[in-house]
Amino acid sequence: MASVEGLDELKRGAHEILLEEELADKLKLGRPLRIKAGFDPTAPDLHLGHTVLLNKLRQFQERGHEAIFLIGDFTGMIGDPTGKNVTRRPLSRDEVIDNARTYEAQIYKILDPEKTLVMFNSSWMGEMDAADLIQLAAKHTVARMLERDDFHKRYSAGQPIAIHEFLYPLVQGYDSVALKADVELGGTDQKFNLLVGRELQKHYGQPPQVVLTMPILEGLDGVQKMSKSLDNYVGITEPPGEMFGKLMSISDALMWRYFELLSFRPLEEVEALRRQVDEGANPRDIKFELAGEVVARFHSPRAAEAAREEFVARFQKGALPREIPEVAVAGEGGALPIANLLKEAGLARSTSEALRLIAQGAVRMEGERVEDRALTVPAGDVRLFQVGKRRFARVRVS
RNA sequence: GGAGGGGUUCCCGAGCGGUCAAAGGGAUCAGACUGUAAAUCUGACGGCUCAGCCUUCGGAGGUUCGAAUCCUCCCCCCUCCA
Repeated sequence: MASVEGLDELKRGAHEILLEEELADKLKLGRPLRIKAGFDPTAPDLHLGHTVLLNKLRQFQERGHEAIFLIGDFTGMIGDPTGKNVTRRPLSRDEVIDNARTYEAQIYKILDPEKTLVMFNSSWMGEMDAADLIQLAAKHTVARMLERDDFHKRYSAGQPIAIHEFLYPLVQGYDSVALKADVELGGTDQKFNLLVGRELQKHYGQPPQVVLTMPILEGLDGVQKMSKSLDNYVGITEPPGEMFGKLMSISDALMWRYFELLSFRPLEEVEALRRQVDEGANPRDIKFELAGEVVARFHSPRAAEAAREEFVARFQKGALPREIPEVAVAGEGGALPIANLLKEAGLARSTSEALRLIAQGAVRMEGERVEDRALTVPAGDVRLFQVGKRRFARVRVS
């Protein structure tokens, strides 16, 4: 098995491969394999967590295989079962296309457009009539469905499961049939659905797909999964400085996780970096490498270099950021109390918060800590303000 | 259709007539420490014309000197029975 070239890199970071022997065999077929990965049609704003799967797709592409980027616009109506028994409004044609474009604008930072097929499962599911759907539903049993962990839990806890929720795994599985997928990638939470794909393929006389699950990437906090709602994410369209800074703020332990799942460096190289740290190198410097690589991928090597220089200047040498936004604030014709100024300039959410920040010593004007909450700034003045470590603005009172 | 449980500040979750802008935890923000690490410690955490005032506890009324807490009606969520 180890004789199959590149298998080790393909296994990198993977949570589980079912079945590894089958993957090895398929790789030996000598033809490009069809690698499927499904995506939600509604969330085209990608962050690094989403790229874990894309990176794996890319690895397959690099070995000559074909990536199928499947947009689940039909399954989107069902919504992957979460216990909320609602059916979602189907997205309009235009919305789907819009979202697909947004996806494409982002995923080709990672994937090779030449070897990527973007598809929509509505294109075959939309053709099905009720009879077809019944045929499909006949291919699986309730008992098998209830094996799915969350169904099982809900069922035994006496919580409701709506019938349509059973359709989600079936449809997703049928997608594999329609696409003749050789391999399907998904998050660990997708395991059940991916396995249904295998079953259905067998029913339809196809060789079953190999299932490869990738772990869910931890967010910047290192504990919870990376997600926008938890605000522990790095968006792939964020500006270079933002991206760089966020990556530098992760813990040393998490850094290795990110290297494994986000870096394109070969495993041996990552191992070498790890040895350097073991031998006394400052982990911060290694983290620079990670942050630089990621910024370069989504922006450019030049942007990465600039972000790094800026970071060093600001946080190691205490310089001001290179670009400080200028904000004009209406002074009502007279002197403006500082709390109002901070609120109006967007440096604080409310005057109450501004006053709190002053009390906590977080506010600096022209480099000097502001102690007096009653301080006013006369109309016509321009002053440099800093709130906390990161918020800066040059504020003009008009 | 019937029975029961529940809706509290960003989230979870206490409170059950005054001492409640509302315990505790999480998230967040700030300060200290530092590698802007992480961890830790300290503090803050509705709004405002800020030592005072105003608006919050699903919604609308009511009782009371006083209500998140009691009453009435309504809305929403959940479970069980049919």
